[in-house]
Amino acid sequence: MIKCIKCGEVDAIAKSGIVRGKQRYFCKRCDYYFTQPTLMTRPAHQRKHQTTIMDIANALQISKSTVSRALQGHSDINDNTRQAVLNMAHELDYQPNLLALGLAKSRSFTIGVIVPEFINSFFPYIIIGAQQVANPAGYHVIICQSNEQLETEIANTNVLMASRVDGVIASVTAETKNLDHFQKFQRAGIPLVMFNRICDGLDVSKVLVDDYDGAYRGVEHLIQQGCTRIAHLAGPQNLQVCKQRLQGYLDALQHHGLPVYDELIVNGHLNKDTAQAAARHLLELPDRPDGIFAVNDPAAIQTILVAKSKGIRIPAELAIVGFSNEPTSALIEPGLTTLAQPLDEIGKTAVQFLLGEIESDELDLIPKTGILKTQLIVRESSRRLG
Amino acid sequence: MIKCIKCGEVDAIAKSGIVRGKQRYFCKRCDYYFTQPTLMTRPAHQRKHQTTIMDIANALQISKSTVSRALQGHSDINDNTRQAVLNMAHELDYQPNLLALGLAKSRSFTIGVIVPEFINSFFPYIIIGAQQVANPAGYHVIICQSNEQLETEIANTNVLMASRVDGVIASVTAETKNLDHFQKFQRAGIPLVMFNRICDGLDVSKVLVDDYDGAYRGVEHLIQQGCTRIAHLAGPQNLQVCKQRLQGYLDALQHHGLPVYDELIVNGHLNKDTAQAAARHLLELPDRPDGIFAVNDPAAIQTILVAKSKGIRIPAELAIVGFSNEPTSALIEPGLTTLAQPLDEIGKTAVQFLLGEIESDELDLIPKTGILKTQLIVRESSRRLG
DNA sequence: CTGTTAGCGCGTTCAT
DNA sequence: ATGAACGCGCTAACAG
Repeated sequence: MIKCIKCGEVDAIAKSGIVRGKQRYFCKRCDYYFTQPTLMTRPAHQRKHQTTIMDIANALQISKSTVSRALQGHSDINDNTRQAVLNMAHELDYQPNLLALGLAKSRSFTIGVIVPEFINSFFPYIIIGAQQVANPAGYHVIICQSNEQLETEIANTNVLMASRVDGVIASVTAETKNLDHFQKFQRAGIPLVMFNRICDGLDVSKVLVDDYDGAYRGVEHLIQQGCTRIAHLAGPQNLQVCKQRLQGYLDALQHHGLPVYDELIVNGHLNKDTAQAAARHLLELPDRPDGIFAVNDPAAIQTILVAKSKGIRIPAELAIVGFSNEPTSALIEPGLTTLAQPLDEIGKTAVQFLLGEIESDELDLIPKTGILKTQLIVRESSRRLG
Repeated sequence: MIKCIKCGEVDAIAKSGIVRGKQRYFCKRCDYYFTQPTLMTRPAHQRKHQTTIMDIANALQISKSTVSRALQGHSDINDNTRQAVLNMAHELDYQPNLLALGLAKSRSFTIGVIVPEFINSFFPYIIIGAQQVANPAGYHVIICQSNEQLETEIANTNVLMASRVDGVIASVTAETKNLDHFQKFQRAGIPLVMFNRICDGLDVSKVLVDDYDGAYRGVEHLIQQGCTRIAHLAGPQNLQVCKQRLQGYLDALQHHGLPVYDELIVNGHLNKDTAQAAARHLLELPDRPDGIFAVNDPAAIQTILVAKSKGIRIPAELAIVGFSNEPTSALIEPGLTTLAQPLDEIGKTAVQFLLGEIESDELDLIPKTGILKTQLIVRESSRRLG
């Protein structure tokens, strides 16, 4: 039975030749030519069909709405019907199409994660924590790495926007100063939570470790071990993290009555070569430091290697404290004293904040800030007493 | 102007009361009650609207088809129109909705990656290689970690099915024997490429490193250093990888005329504690081995730690070779001799195979197998000569 | 309790 | 060169 696609007429329809291999019709009532709806051309790779609720409905001779309701465990549905649907779904190996679901509900049940890298185990642990909260709540996680490049980070934000993620947690690259690409999320009403590496000037929830406190305690530990000329291998000062650690270092010295020597504070970037160069510079000073607080473990490890190559005894002549507790730090000799961060907690907390915002009914949310404490792990690189 | 949603009539329409807060109409021609189409109830979190092609069309007073074509760089479109669309798209910060795109085209331009874990840098490097090929080809990568648990792995496959990924590359868990969950991909016509850790009995493309060859060369190296009682810390034998390495070990001994002692072959699992126990067991044997080939670096590193704690000199009394070249292996003392795998190449090759299958027109594809060579990196843990 | 329908955003014929 | 209509798979509102 042919129906006019314009007016719905069914009787006054005449065939009218064939166009591009398809039968063409003419509706006498509304004076309109039309052809029957065609299936979209499928690309060749679409070799097989994945089961849809329509397949289940056809198999059971019921409507797809009923199937949909049965699958969702809707209450007002006949028990037999529900069972039949569930069985058939299992039999046909039905998997809901998340693309369609997302489109229909205007949400993807996906949250985006942007990290600078995941070669070091640092961010992976955070991601695992994030997944541990997200998955039970019914959200998937899509991971992007910016590779420490602003350009890639911007591309990542675009991908996440295009994927219509319901929210984003992010840790920015060292070179990120401009925040336009993150403000896009805010303009689109997509909740954003920053963690670990944050940026000023973005009014969002944040999850941080107490870098100031950790640095303070690390330096205090060096002082307690008898160090008096304590140097600092600092990181890029556009990163809050690095700023805070520098401040903790400064305050610890001051509160304990030790002088601050500018020449003992070296700014570096966070890669291996510059860290090595900075360490070398410090250890070749005429009046060499007797303690070093490094902004992170890789820098501290490079320092250990340089010191060893120069025959400087650790910790007797030089005590070293790092930050982050990388796995390597426990294995290197001497073991590296460092501040452990609660990595999975960071991820968990960030996602908890995020889900709270995603599922909140409020239109204006007050950004939260979570601050997690570090733990000092004392190893041989600094243990002079006891 | 109200139009009957059934027959399209516009004149013979009468108002007919209000239902659930909405105006109801009556079409006299087709005797039909109806209400105006309503917007779907939006969840509260949908605070703002993300730009669609319809928004651009409205702003420019043209049809969305034209916008769609302009955006795709279709040829038969007026240059002015195209420019106007492009400008407006930029102005409104348009991002295509990948959910809608995927639904319409029945493909998501996403490929799934399943790995057992990504704490060690091993899989991350592979993933980066995979992204380096996938992204330029217009595909995104969604990463799942099975956490070495079969149950999680099955959940991952379901998520990827539901996300309608266009293809999957996977490395199975140590406990995966049953392959039903991977066969689902094949049944659905979703290309699958296995890498590194594969399973027998699945007729798919594979990317492997030549574990046999690597093990052979590692053990041969130990023999050349003068070892005669060489032990092997083996991994779970349901993993091809571990089987191959064991075989390489056995063949190297045989070809060089060395005896194989069963007591020197210890099966362990791939975690820290069991590796340590196995190492301890070997080094406490009455007739201790003078060389150890470990199935991977973490196991080798545990062996080094145990040996050092026992005062056994490395490499003089005990030479050690690992497998994988983990970052830690270069930093530990003594540096660990190991076999480096071309990690990013694995990821790249796997995705190249996969994209080939995704974009192929063939209905039946012949699975390919890529075998990549390892590289022996000699460090202090085994260097007795020169 | 179940069927019918609109609409989510997009690409795509087909018609003009 | 442009517009109108449809379908991808699903949910939810609505009509029985």
